[in-house]
Parts: sequence; C-alpha cells; structure tokens
Amino acid sequence: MLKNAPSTEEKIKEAARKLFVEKGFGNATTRDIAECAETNVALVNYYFRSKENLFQAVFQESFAQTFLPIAGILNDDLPLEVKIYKFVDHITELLKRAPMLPIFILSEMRGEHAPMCRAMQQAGAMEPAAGFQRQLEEEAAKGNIRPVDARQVETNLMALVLFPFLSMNILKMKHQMGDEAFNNFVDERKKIVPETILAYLRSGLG
Amino acid sequence: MLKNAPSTEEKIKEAARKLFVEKGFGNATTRDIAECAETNVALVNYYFRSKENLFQAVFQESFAQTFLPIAGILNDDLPLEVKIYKFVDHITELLKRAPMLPIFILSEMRGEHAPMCRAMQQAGAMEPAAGFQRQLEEEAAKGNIRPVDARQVETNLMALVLFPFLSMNILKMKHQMGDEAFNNFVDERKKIVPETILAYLRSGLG
DNA sequence: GTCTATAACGGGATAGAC
DNA sequence: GTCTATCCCGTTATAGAC
Repeated sequence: MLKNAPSTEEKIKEAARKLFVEKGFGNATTRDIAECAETNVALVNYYFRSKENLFQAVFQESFAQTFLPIAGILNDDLPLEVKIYKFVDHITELLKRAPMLPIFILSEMRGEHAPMCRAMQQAGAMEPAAGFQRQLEEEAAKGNIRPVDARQVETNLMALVLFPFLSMNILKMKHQMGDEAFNNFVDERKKIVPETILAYLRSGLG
Repeated sequence: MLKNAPSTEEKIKEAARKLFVEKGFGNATTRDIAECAETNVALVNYYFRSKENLFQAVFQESFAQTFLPIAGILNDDLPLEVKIYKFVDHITELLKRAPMLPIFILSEMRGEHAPMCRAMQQAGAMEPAAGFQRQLEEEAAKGNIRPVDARQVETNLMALVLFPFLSMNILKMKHQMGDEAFNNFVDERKKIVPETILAYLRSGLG
C-alpha cells in the first residue's frame, strides 16, 4: 500500500497548513480547518489541544521547510559560483511549489512572538551561515572577489530570490501576469540573480 | 495654535494605524483600537462605520505612503546612477521611520482581496514605471549598460531595499542585532545596493 | 476515534441616554 | 460627540453519547 489514505490527524494538519498559510492565524478559524479537512471542530481539538497548538506545528514545519534548505545550500562544500547558481535554482523551484511560504513566515513573525522564536531556534536555521562566510573570506584573500560582509551578501541573495514571491500579488497586478507568466518571470531570475550577485562580488577588482 | 490636540477621529485612526500595522487585520480588535485611542468602541463605529472600513482607510494611506515615493523616484528625471542612489537612500530613510509598513502591506495582500486591489489602483502606483523603462532602454542603446528587462531591474531594486525590513525580526535574531545595529546594517546598504545594481547593469559590456 | 450538542467567551456593532 | 449597556453572532473548546 504505497498510497495510504491519509489519517484524520494528517488531513487536519494538511487543511491547517493550507488555511493558515493562505490567511494567517487570525483570519483562519478552526471551523474552516475542520470543514476543509472534512471533519468537525471536536476532532481538531482532540488531536491538537488548541488552535494555537495546531498553528505552532504548522508554522514550525513551514519554517524548517523554507529555511533549512537555505542554510544548507549556503554552507555546502561547492565552488562559490556553482553554489550561488544552485542556491537560486533550488530555492526558486522550492518556492514555485509553495509560493506563499515566505510571506506566511515573515508575516507571522511581526511583533516578537515568543513561541515563534523557539520554533526557529530549534530548527537550527538561525545561525549565520558560517561556511559561506569563511568561503567569501578565502575568495577575497585569493583576490577572486572584493572583501565583503557575508551578512550583506546573504541578505542580498535571499532578497533577490524571496522578494518576487513575497510581492507576488503586486507583481502580477502591476505587470498583468497570470500564474504561467509569473513562473516565467522567476525562471528568468535564475540567470539574473546569480549574475547580479557575482557582478557585485567581482566589481572594483583592478 | 500650531500644535492642535488631535481630534478623536484622528486619535482613532492613529491607534488603528499602529495596531493594524503591528498585528494585522485579523489579530487586532476594535476594542484594542478604542483603548489605545483612549475612547470606546461606540466612537470607533461612529466615525468609521465598521472595522473593515477603518482598515481600508489605514491600508490605503499606508500603501500610498510606501509605493507612491517608489514610483515617483523611479520616474524622476535624473541621471541613472544618481537616481539609483537617491532611490535607495530615500526609501531606506522612509522605512527606518516606519519599518513595518512593507510587511503590513504585503501580508494583507495575500489571497486576492478585492477591496485591496481597488485601494491600490486608485493610488496610481500600480503602473509599471514607464519613465524608468525608457531610461534603461536609452542607456542600453548608448552602450552605457547592457540591455535589460526593466521589470526585473525594478524588482531587484525593491527587493534589495525592502527585504531587510520585511525580514527585520529574523535578521535581528540571526545576527544578534538591536535597533541601532539594524539601522547601521541598512545604512551600509545605501552604498552596497546601488553598487550591486550598477555592477549588474554594467557587467558584460566589452 | 468520531460525532452532536452545548458551554463559555470574545468580538463587532448598535440603541439610547446625556 | 460621547458614553454605558446590551445585543447577537462567530469562535474556541469541551462534555458526553456512540
């Protein structure tokens, strides 16, 4: 039986994922979630003790799903240029499948939600990318790139890859794009973003 | 009387601005807002007919406050390099004073909220920056920069400037920054971001 | 484990006195 | 314009039968 029918608990979590990510904690109701999972509110509270609890579970998974790959690739043992292309390509593909994850995570982290902080630290994605920083220092020492602040470069990479998804609705309206046009738009960025990052790193080098 | 005491209506709007921006529509209550404005719920509904209505007013102002300057500067009549530096500097300073505006706007635009769309179009900030596009085409024709898609360049500029504010809480945690350190971090970007954009535009030019 | 029914509460909105 | 009191609904959560 490779394709088990999902358990009730899993159906609830699945529905919660969908609705929390789509509408946020405050705008999604347990009734919505129960209905979407084709059960009732009582079962939601049977499996997860409260709405808050269910939300934590969903948020933590979403956070890990998004930020572990980011930290992972940055600390990979790959040549700088290869790594940057791989980063942009992989994260873009990940987000094409789950385009609302970034806005979900960032919007739920407004105001210092203490519970969120715990979720993040345990995910281990909160350390600055030490491997990436070392790599940038070594390349600068070899004269291959200019000396840079790794935090800023990391921020630039994340910004260029995540922002189109964060602002997806505005982008679609502004440029009259549908889903397909939007996907093409971010696919083009698989070339543009690495070129941008690398052009900066290599600029002003004799 | 240069410094009038704010009217009740203005105090309510002010409180709504603070709480909606901080917590979002679904997590802010009319009672919160009334208390924060030092009045009562009845007056909130007296001046604005409903919570939804009050929210629209706040959102529309916030949207204009953020996106009109962006469109404005991009279509300014300035040399390309000067314009880019001005853009980054001005938007950064604007956001240092209201750092949560971007995440507020983008998070409230998840799911195609019809009312939001109207708010945006009337703000006139939804046209692609035609002046900027023409300028990039002219510069490319002159051989000063490579030929580019203006939408992509505009996206890159916005991404690099807005993203640090969108991810402010994560950045602060990840790099142990307080308010002052964060401000220094974004100030450094006033140099880094234009250099990044310009390095890309000028790369691969014989 | 699953359901129906209901308790307990909070939120948006209004009536009506001042 | 401002306030108190209240209505009414939606929401979370639980009790209890099956």
